[in-house]
Order: sequence, then C-alpha cells, then structure tokens
Amino acid sequence: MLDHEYTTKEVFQNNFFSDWRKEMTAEERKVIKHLDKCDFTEIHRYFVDKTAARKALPKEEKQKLKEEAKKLQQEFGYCILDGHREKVGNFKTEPPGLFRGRGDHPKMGMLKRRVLPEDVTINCGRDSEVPEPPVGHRWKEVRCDRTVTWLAAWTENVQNSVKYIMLNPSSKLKGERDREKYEVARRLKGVVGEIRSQYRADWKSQEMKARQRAVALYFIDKLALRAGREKEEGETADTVGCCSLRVEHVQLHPEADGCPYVVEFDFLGKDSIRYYNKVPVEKLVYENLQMFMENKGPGDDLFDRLTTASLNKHLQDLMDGLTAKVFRTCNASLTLQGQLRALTRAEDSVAAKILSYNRANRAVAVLCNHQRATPKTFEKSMQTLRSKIEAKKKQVAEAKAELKKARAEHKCRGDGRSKSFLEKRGRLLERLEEQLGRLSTQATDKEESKQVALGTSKLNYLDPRISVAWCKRFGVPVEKIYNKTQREKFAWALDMAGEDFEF
DNA sequence: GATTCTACTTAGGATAATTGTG
DNA sequence: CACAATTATCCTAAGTAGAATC
Repeated sequence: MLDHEYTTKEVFQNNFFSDWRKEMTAEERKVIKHLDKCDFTEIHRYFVDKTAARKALPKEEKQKLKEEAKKLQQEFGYCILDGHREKVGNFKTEPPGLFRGRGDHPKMGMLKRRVLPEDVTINCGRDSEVPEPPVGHRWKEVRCDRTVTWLAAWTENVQNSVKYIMLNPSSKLKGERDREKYEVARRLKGVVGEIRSQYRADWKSQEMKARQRAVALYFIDKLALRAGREKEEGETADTVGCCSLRVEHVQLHPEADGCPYVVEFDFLGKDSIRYYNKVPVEKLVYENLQMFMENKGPGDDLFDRLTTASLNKHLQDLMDGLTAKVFRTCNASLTLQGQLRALTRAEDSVAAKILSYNRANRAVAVLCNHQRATPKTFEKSMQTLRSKIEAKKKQVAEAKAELKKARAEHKCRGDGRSKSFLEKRGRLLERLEEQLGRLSTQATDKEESKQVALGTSKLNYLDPRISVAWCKRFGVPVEKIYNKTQREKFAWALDMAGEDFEF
C-alpha cells in the first residue's frame, strides 16, 4: 500500500500500528514500538516484483492462469436456485488486508482479518447438498432460510457488518427485482403531480415537522438527492444526504446570478463525493429554510424534526411501495427519456445517435452527481486530440486555398475539365470541414465528461426498456449501448420492450 | 421512540482484457 | 506486432430501508 497517499495519514498509521501490535508476539511487541522506525520497502518491493513478474509471463503461462480461474468459476461460481442454474455474484470471500474506507474514514488502516470457514454461515435448500467446508474446518452454521436471497454470509471485523454472497445481476431473481424497482418508479410518475401539490401545501403547514418534511421532499424530488439516513458518529466518514443535511451545508442568497431565492448546497455525499449546486427555489421554500436555520449553529441539523423513517412512512401513505430513493430512479429515467427525445434525429448516422445517447446518459449522471476521478491518461489523450484538430484545421485552410485556385482556374478556362476539378475541390473541403466539426465536438464531449461517471446511472437508475425501445425505434444495434454483461443483466428488458415503450 | 440488526442496492477505484494505432 | 489507450470486470465500501429489540 506504500504507493498510496493515504498510508501517510496519521489516522491510517495509528490504526494500522495499533492493530499490528495486537498481532505481535510478546517478543515482537518489545522490539517494535514505533511505526516510523519500521522500513517496509523490502516487502513492498517483493510485491511490486511479483506483479511485474506476472505481467511479464509468456503467453502460454497467462493462458494457463486464465483457464485455472475459469475452472474455479465453473466449480464455485454457480448455484441452483429453484431448479435453475444461476451465476453467483461474488463467490469468493474477501481476502485479509488493511481497511481503506473512502474519504476521511476514522477506521482507515485497520486490519481486516482473514475469513475462516468457522466465520461463515451457509444458506441452502433443505434437501440440497451442503457444500463441504475445507478439510479440517467446519461452517459456523448451515441454515435453510427461503425468505432471503443470500447463499453465504460472514461478519467482517472492521465495521462489524455482515457480508453476503449473493446472485449475479444476470439471475432471474435479481432481474425480477430490478424490474419491480422500475415499475414502482413508473407508478410514481403517475402520482407525482398530486404529491407535489401536497408538499407545496405543506410548506404552509402549522406543524414544523410537516414543513420540514415538505421542503426536504421538494429537494429529493427536484434535485434527486439521496434520503440521507442518520449514521453513527465516529464510525464512518462524515457524509450526509437530504434528511441529514446540516446548517453548514447550505447557504441562502436572496439573489444570485440574477435569480431571486438561491440555495447553495455544498456537502459530501455517499463515498465522500462532493455535491455542489446553486439552485433557485420558490419563495416559500426559501423562507422556510430561513426559519429552519434560525438560532442554530453550523453543526446543527437543518431538518431537526425529520428522519428518513418518518419521511418514508409518510411516502408509504401517499403511494404503496414509495420511498425516498424511488424519486431518484423516477427522475433519472424520465430525464433519459426526455433527453433522448430532444436529442435524437432520425436522419442522423448511427454514430451520431450514439453520441446523443451518451449525452442523454450524461445529463442523468450529472443530475445524480455520479462523479469519477479524471482518468490518468486524460491530459495526454486530450493533447493528441488537440493536435489532431490543429492538423485538420491546417488541411481545411489548404483545401480552401486550393478551392480558390480551382475557381480562378475555372473562370479563366471555363471548360468541363476545370469545372469537374472545381467541384472535386469543393467536395474535399466539405468533407474536411465535417471531419473537423466531428473532432471538435469529440473534444468538447471529452472535456465535459472527464469527471462524469456514466456507468452507475446506466446500471442502476435508467429503466433499460427506455434504451431498448430507443434502439429499436432508431435502428441502433443494442450492442452499441449495452456490452455483454449489461445485456445479460437487462435480459428481461431486451425481451419485452417494444419500440413504443414509454416509461 | 430510539437503537440495533438484517438484507439488500448503489458506488467509485483498481486491475484485467480488449481494441486502436503507428 | 508492440505499445498505448480504452473498456470491461472485479472488488468491496457505503448507502437505503424495514424489522427486531431495547
């Protein structure tokens, strides 16, 4: 881990050293007292070399390794569920190592222990063959619980949470649940108008709790914020969602950028990804926020009378199956559908249509704040793209000069040959200009996408039937939108969605 | 009503595999 | 074909939500 910046952090070092001390023998403990006097470079080099050696392996050796992995997958990567053979998602337990949470995690550097068969609970059918534990070991427990979907589970020691072995997204079970999720979101689409008028009315409620709920719901609906459940302090990184927002996370501006009543959000959300947004809101929302913030310190809860549990209970009353996260799914899918409608032109080429699809996808990713680190190769590849553009510009300029020359020539000679030559020059210029245009949109796209992660929304928020219908309607092969794994996950949608599917 | 536990979905980074390019 | 760039897969952390327990 020495390559990583986080090993230099004090929290990481303290956690690691204290856990390491616990593993030492009494003798070792007497000798090894300060982390900063320890030199790990030798063991670090050992692993670096090992990785390099594996990379440098001859082709046949690599092939052999691949086949061995495949065999392992064949043996352990499948299960029988209700008579059907299904792929398992994660069929390996997690190896021991040093825990690295995301963001400013108080437990970074702690030792994550090796999982032993004695830690593992197996869940299988009553009359199925119980998998054998490794020789000399036994399972913690074998149970037959048909009400849950996991096949095995163990408790991880750092966060004291349960880890599960579950089915692959391609399985029938996961597919059905995925579909149900989108069906709930579609039902929300039908009643969201009513819900909106309800919460708008609640902005004026006598009850503080109802007002807070109504403002929070407005944000969840409008901005696709996460619910934001309360979490144990000191156990995880300090991140928030809607209901757990604190006064310090919002700033009110009576007027900003020419708009009245602007709310500026700045907080760390899931995975410590920063959410920053400046949004004009309605006057009543603004005034309510002012009131919620009165006589509070920066560290106080903005919605002190609200919990995700009470919000979800209220939502359940408004629509069966409705919870806060459904708004995010609904908003994302509707955004994709709307953007696709706005951006796709039937006469475009397939490549141009795919570009439109990716733009629509991007709009959703921006809405959901799905970010990624700028790729390491970004600057370099951007540079080559820029030089390509420069070269193309030069070509265009040359072609223009050539065209001018040809025009003069034709004026002077006026024969058929010079005319066809002139036309040829014209077509060349046209083609070059087109190419230049494509390159510069590519550059713009690249720049605007460098910190946007498209995969998360594609996999979790966008009803695949929207994409499938779009592909069918515009003659785009579905493989251009979904790769093999994605097609397996969305098999249920590939089968059923016709070109006129509407979310 | 608060807290803890359980089960599941959603998330970005690391790494492996594939594709593009000179 | 070698190497770089891009894309797919793997990995596991970090959320949501509801039930059980205090």
